Amino acid sequence: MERYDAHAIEAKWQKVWADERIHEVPNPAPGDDTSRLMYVLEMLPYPSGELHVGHVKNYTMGDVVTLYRRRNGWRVMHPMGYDAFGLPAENAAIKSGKHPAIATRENIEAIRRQMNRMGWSIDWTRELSTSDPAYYRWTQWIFLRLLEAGLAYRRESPVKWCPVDQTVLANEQVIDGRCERCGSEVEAKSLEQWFFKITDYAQRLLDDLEQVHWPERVVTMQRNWIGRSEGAEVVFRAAHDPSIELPVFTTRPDTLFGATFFVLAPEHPRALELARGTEHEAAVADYVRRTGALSAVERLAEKKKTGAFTGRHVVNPVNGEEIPVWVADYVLMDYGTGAIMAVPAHDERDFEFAREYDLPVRPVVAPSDGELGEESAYIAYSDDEVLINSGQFTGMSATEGKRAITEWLEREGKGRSRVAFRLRDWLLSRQRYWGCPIPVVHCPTDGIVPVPDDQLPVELPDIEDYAPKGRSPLAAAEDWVQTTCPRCGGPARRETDTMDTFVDSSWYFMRYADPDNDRAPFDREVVDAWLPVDQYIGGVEHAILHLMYARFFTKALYDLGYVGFVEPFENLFTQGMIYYLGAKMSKSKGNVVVPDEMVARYGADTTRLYSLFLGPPDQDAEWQDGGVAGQHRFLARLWRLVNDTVERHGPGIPESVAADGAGAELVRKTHWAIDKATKDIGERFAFNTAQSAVHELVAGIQDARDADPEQVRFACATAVSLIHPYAPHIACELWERLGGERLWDVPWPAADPAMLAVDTVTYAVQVNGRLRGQIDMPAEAEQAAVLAAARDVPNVQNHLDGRTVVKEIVVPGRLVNLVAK
RNA sequence: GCCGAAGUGGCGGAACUGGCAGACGCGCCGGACUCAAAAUCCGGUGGCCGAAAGGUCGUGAGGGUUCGAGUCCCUCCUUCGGCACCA
Repeated sequence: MERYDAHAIEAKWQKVWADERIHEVPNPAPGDDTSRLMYVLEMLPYPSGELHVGHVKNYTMGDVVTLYRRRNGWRVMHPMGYDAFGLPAENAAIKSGKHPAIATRENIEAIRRQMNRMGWSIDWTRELSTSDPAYYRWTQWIFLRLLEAGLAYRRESPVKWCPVDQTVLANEQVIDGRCERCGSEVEAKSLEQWFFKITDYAQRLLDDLEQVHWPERVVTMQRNWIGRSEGAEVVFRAAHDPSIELPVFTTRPDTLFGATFFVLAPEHPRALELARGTEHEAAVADYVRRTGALSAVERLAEKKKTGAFTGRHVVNPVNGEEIPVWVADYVLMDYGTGAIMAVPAHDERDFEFAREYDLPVRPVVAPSDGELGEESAYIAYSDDEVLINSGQFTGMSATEGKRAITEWLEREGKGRSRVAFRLRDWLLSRQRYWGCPIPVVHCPTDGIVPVPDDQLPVELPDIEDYAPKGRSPLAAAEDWVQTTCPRCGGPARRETDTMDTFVDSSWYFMRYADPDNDRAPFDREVVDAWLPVDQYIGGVEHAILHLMYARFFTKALYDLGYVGFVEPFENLFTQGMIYYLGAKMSKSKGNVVVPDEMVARYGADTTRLYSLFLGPPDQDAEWQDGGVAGQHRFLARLWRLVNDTVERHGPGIPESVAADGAGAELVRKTHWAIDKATKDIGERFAFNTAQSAVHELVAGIQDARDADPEQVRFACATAVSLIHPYAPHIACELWERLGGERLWDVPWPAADPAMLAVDTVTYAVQVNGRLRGQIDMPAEAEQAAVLAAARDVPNVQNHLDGRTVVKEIVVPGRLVNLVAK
C-alpha cells in the first residue's frame, strides 16, 4: 500500500478546487432565494510578515464552519483581504529601506501563498487590500459622507509639543515630562485634529448590544468602555461675576450640600481667565503649564494630589454658599464638563485633595442610625443612607434626595438631570505617511473644502522620506500639497494627515460583498443580502476598538441610508491566544511558531487538525510540538484503514447499514460519532471534542476489521466525511478512493436516532453516594428490576450488610444510589 | 481599586441541564514484529494501601446545600485579560 503522502495529495486537490473554482460564491442574482445565504468572516490579517499559528487557528476555524455549512445546504461567502495600511508596515519600511508599498505587496504575496497552501476555502475573487487606491477611494468617499453629516469634524486637541525640536511627540516619546531626544521640557499644545463623532451614538452602541450574540465578556468590555452614568448637571456661577457659568456633572446630586470647594481641570478654558487679576494668577499659569506636559500615566503616578487656588469663588446654587475654586489635574477635561463640585466627605479623591490643602469636610449623608464614625469612613455608603445637613432635603433617603434635588434644580433653572458617557470621540488623524489620505483641502478663502467625489481617490504621493517628524511626512511633498480649491479655484493646500487604520477596517466587511464596484463603495441590495456577517471570528484583542468602530460606521451608514442593518456582526466568536514555551507567542519574544515548517513536515491537513485540537477555541492554549505528530498519526491511520478496506473489499459508500452481526457495535459507534461531531461543530464550536469523536470512530474501525465489509465501508466513509472540514485534502482523496466524488458537495451525514438508542445500559451502583459496582440492564428495564439487580451485586451486599436502606434513588439509564443507615 | 475569565494526572484537555472524574491526544512504561532501528500493532498509565478482590484519598484552599458537587451557594488564595483620578 502506498504511504500517506500529504504533499502530493494536497497539491492535487488544491489544483482541483482552483480549476473548478469551488470556493467562488457569486452574489445572488435578482430574484434568487436569499434565505440560505451565509457570511462567514475572520478578521483580516495585517500583512506585516508571515502568518503564524494563531492565524492558522483563526482561519481554520472559519474554514471548518464554512465547509460544514456548505455541506448543510448553505451558500457561504468566505472572503479574505489585508489590513495593509499602518504603523508596522511603515516602521518596517523605515528600517529596511524598502518603500512601504513594496514591502506590503511582498508580504501580501507571501501570505496569499501560505493561505493557499493551507487549503482554506477562500473566495479570491473578493480579495481586497485596504491600501489599494481602488479600496481607499471609498474609504475617502465614506469619510466625506460622514463629514457632510456632521459626524467628522476638526477641532483643537491637546498634544505634547517639544519646543526645541518643534514637533509633536507621541506619549511614548515623553520621558519624565521631557523630550526623549533633546531632553527639553515638553509643553502642552493644542493642534487641529480630525475626529469622528462616535459619542453621538453612545446610547445606541450600548442599547444594540442586546441584539447581537457575542461573548458576554466582549459585551461587558464594550459596556464599560461606553461607560454610561446617570446624574445631574448643576450650574455654579462665579461669585465675583455671576455671568460666568460653571456647570458640573455629578452622579451624586444628593451630596450637593456637602460641596466645600470646586475644581477645574487644568485644560479648562476658564481656568486662566478666572485667576487673571488675582495674586494667584502666576501660580495658576505655572501649574497649568506644568501639568499639561505630563502624560495621563504620570499624572496618576503622582503620590499626592496637586492643585492651585485661583483666588476666586463660586456660589453653590442650592444654598448660596461661596466655595473656593481650584485648578487640579485630578479633574479630567474630557469627561463631564471638565469641572467638578468637590464633596470630600463622600468622594475619595476629593477627600484626598481636601487633606492635602486643608479644606473642610462636611458630611451630608449618614447611615440611617445617624452614626457617622471616622471622618475617612464617610465615603463608604450604602443603600440605607439618609441626608443630613441638607436644608429642606434633610431626612430624605439618598435615592429620594437625588431625585428631589435634581427636580428642584430643574424648577429653579439651575441644573437638569443628565447622562454622561466615558466614551470619547474617535481621534482619527495621524501624522504619518502610510495611511489613507484625508480628502479635504485647506483654502485661504473657503476654509476646509471637501475634495469632490469625482476626484477621488486622493492618492498617496510617492515620496522619498516618509520618516515621522511630528508633522505628517506628506507635508514635505510640496507638489502634492499644492492644489487648487475645488470651490473657488484659487491656490489651496491639501490636508496632510492620514487616517487611523481602524477607519480602513471599519467597513471592509461590506466591501467584500461588492468588491469590484467602481460607482459606489457597494450596492445596497447586495450588501443587504449578505450582511450582517453571520459569523465573525477573530482575536479578543479587538474586543473594544475595532468592533466598536465597525459598529459605529454601520450605524452611521444606516442612518445615511446606505445599508439596511444596524449591527455588522450577528455572531462573534473570539479565539484565545496561543502560548508557546510558557509565554504569549510574539515576535519580540522570539517564540513564534511559523506554520511553514509544520506544513513542510506533515502537510496542511495535519497542521489544520492540530490547530483546533489544542483546546477549546475560545480559550488561551499552549502550543505543544509533540501534539502535531499525534494528529499526523491519526491521519496516517485513517489512510491505512480506508485503503486497506478498499483493497480487501473493493470501493463503496453505503447510504446506511444494519447494526447487526460482528459490526453492530461499529455501526452504532458511527452514528454516535455523526451525532457528536454535528452537535460539537454546529452548535457548540467545540472543534476539539468533535475531533475526539472521529478519533474514537477510527479506533472502532481498527478494532472491528472482521465486521461485514459493508459495515466497515460505512464507518470508513463516515469518518472521512466527518473529518473533511478539518482535513479536506485527505478527505477528498479517500472519498474518491472509496468510490465517491465531490465530497464538498455531499450532504453532511445525519445520525439515525434509532441507531443512537442502545438496548443495554450500564448503571453505576452507589451505596451512600460511593461507587460500589456496576450492572448492565436492558434499556427498557423497570425501576424495580434495576433496584433488585443493584442490591444483588456482591460488593453492594457487603456494604449494605447490617444496615437498612432508607432511600433508593434511580436515575434512569445512569445510576442507582442506595442510602443506608 | 473596579469589571471579567480561569485554576482538574507528568503535559494539552474531557465531563453539555448536579449523576461512574480524567474521554481524546501528548509523554512515559511493558510486550509483539525486526539481526537491529524506525514505522506499525497490542497492553498499561491520578496518589496511597493491597498478591488480588477490594479499600482509601483526590478537580486551587476552607465552609455550606444535596441521597449525590469539578459543576450550585458563601469566604479566601493564585494566574490571566480589560478599565483605571470618569466626579
